[in-house]
Amino acid sequence: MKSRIETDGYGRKKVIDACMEPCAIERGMRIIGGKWTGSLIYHLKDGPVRFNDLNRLLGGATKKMIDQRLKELEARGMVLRTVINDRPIAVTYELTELGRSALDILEDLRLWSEKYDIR
Amino acid sequence: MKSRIETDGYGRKKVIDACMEPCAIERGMRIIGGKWTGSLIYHLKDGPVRFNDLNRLLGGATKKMIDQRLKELEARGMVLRTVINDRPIAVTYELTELGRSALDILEDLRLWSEKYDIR
DNA sequence: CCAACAGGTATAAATAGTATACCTGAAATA
DNA sequence: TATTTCAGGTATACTATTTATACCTGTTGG
Repeated sequence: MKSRIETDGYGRKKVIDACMEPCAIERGMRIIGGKWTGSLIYHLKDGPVRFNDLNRLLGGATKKMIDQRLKELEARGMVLRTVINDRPIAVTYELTELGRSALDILEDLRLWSEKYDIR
Repeated sequence: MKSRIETDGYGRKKVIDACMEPCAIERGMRIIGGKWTGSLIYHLKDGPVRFNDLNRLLGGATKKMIDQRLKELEARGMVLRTVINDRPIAVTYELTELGRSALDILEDLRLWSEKYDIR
């Protein structure tokens, strides 16, 4: 059942079958469109990064936000968390294949933002 | 001044020049990544749509949200609002060129969501 | 007349994000 | 030795955004 629109003689359009649950765009946005999520993924593109480094790279997001987003992404299998050292504790985060699969979209978004000088 | 990361002998990475303001990804996300914004733009891809039809197409977003998002997009020059009739009032919203320029990203996002079955 | 639709607005409640401070343990600095 | 700094977070309180619900003015259809 696809939602569609019909047009009357006045150029007015009417919906025929509205999608009653979030469509693919909305579902996708809720993953990579959360505040700071896209940036987070993008900053992991070149390999593992440590927690506090992500915090600095995103300058503006709080640790709590970084932490929360990383946990969400980990739970979705987009990011892998690895403890590389106890004493002193050291943790890295890196993209999984699924995480990498979102990079093209983010790269296009970056180019779009720059091209149209989005502020 | 580009932010970059240096690696030490343990595979740990350190940030060299953190970007202190939202980077392009983040700026872009704040436009098309707002809740319902992407869907809204996407549903305008085939031409003008009326307010209440958008409301139905997005089933789940409230009129207030639709209204607010449309005003944001209008203010950014991504959407054009046209009163096509007084008595009875009729209004349509359509994408401007700038609005259209975001469609490719949204289409890729839709394909990504579907391919990886994002819920 | 009455209900339904158009395009919204008002109010309150729930959810999301921010600012700030703090914790444990190790190591570098004074 | 004492203090500060860093690691990787957590706790608390506050602000902003989003949601749910109801309502408004005016027009049309039954």
